[in-house]
Amino acid sequence: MGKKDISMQLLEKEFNTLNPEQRQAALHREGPLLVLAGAGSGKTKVVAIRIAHLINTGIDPKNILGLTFTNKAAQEMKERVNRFVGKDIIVSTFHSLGARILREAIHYLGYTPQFAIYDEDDVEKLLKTIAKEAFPAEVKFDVKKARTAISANKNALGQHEDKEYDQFYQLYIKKLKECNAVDFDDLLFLPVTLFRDFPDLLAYYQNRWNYLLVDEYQDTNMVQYEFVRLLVAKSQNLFVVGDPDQSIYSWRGANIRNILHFENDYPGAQIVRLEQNYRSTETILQAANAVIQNNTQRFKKSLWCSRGEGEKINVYTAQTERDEAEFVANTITHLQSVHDIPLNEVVIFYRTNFQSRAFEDQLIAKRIPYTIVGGISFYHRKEIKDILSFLRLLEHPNDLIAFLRVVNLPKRGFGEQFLAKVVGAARNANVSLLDLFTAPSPFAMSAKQKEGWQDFAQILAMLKEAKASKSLSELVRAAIMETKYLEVINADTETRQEKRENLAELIVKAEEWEQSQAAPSLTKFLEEIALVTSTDDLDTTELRVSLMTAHNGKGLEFQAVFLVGIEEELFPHVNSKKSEEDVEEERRLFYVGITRAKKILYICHASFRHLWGTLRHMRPSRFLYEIPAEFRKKTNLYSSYY
DNA sequence: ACCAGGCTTCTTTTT
DNA sequence: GAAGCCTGGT
Repeated sequence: MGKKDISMQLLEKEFNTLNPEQRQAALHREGPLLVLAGAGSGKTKVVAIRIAHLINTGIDPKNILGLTFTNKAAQEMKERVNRFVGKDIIVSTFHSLGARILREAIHYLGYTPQFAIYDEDDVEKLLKTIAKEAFPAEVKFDVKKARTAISANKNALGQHEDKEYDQFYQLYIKKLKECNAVDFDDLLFLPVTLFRDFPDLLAYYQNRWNYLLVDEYQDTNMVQYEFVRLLVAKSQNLFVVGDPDQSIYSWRGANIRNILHFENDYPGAQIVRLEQNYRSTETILQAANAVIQNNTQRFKKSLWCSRGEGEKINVYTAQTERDEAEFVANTITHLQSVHDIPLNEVVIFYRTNFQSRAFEDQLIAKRIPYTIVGGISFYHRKEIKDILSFLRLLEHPNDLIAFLRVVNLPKRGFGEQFLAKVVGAARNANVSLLDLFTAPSPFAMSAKQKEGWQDFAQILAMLKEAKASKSLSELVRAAIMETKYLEVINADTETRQEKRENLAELIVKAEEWEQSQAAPSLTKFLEEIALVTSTDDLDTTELRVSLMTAHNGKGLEFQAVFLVGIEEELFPHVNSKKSEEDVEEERRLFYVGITRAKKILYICHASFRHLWGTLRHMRPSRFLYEIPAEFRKKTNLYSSYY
């Protein structure tokens, strides 16, 4: 029996397990369809079977495009489809698809295809540079507010103009372009611009991908909505999956309207509701239903299941965050030994990243292996970004931010004023920042600066040569070993060991990546790094407890879930308490947390908590009391088990 | 230009 | 309670 027959059999077997609604969605072929998929209702399976079915009935896999928000979700969808039909479809995150389109077409807008992708760090630095240049020192300029305004404007396709920042916005766009760089928002904003301004280009992409599928549709913002609308305008073959109750990204511009008005936006659209939950116990599900019913702005929906009642939800009242963490660590050990729950089936969800610390301390003390998802990722570490900046500079000789990052490492006597002159000189001579160093300095310098100039010029020449003649991983190695960067690291006795290890790890990652690619290139490498998403490195097969924010938990499931810090001001967060709408979003987030649990759910809150360095009294969250008392019970590990 | 030491701000959530 | 920002002395 061939491989193909085996996957066909597998597909048929899986198809037979579907309930009627799931079947209806899985058999859908042409035209717009909205699947309202409640938590744990088997949507991934339905999506995969539907695509497999399309392929088996003659659609070329090349014409099918899946869009997700994280690389992990993309990978998972791709693998599932492959298992059924042995063929690969294109599944991509919105942002990497945007990057891909821009690599092919950004020259229409006057950039070169090697454009850099600036992360939040880079953007903030650029904004500060601009603010310094454009505004006199006495004008206090709030860079953060400007950043928010700019992002909101791009995400709303220019509809969200903020007069106060308009001039600044224009400057920012101009500067970015000078650097041949785009920000995250541009990865979608610019493709939409291209689609609108160049109908031929749009037509090309419409033909290339004429079966579109969008996951987590409730989290799409205006740009993403428009991007999708334009792509399917001709074929109308749009299959979207989402759950309004799990919409948790409105602060990033997500617009729940997109899912609520799907029928109006796509006339003749079919709607399928998946309300049977295959994940959680009845207790957990009823608790979740009860909580979410407190939201006024929602589609009525009620999940049901047949998994049995299960255990009650455990509520623990801790003294402090330390006590809370100790309780969780002890309970995890208990779950492992008494209930046979492996560590990779346990997760700790918190509202804000800083809360992870107390848990780390306790898990280390109890020798329980763990992984933190999100937080400061590997590629955002200072030493990693420094090295990557050397590489970026090779790729983008006018990348101002990368240049400013490395030009004075180690110290070469280049201060702020001096560097302003350097940047000006490059502009006047109409050469790139990088090329400026191929000639002697055009102005007077101190002895140290003279030496520094030559030194940096030599390093750049060496790296250029390495880029031309060596493999990517060798180039990374050269950027670390032959740029005097180690001097910078060695200066700090406290952290140098850790930093060296991280740099060694970077070389390994480059080697691995290089080997996984058919045609590795520096551009691609840098792009992939820029678009890493926080859940990407989550390896659920390793026996480790996961720690993450509730936001990062979406799409995942665990046998045992700890929802911690369930206190007023923290969850719901203070900043959201001003408006009822925002509280409703917090509630949805809480709902997402609850519905991740298959069997066991713990809810913890502390009576006192250290916040901003002071001890504060905390009251239990309203969300806790929204779970009917019959479903919860107080727990105290110390009295019951010791 | 650079450092040390004091001051403030910060903690939502992320592609 | 840390990281980043400013300031003043070298």
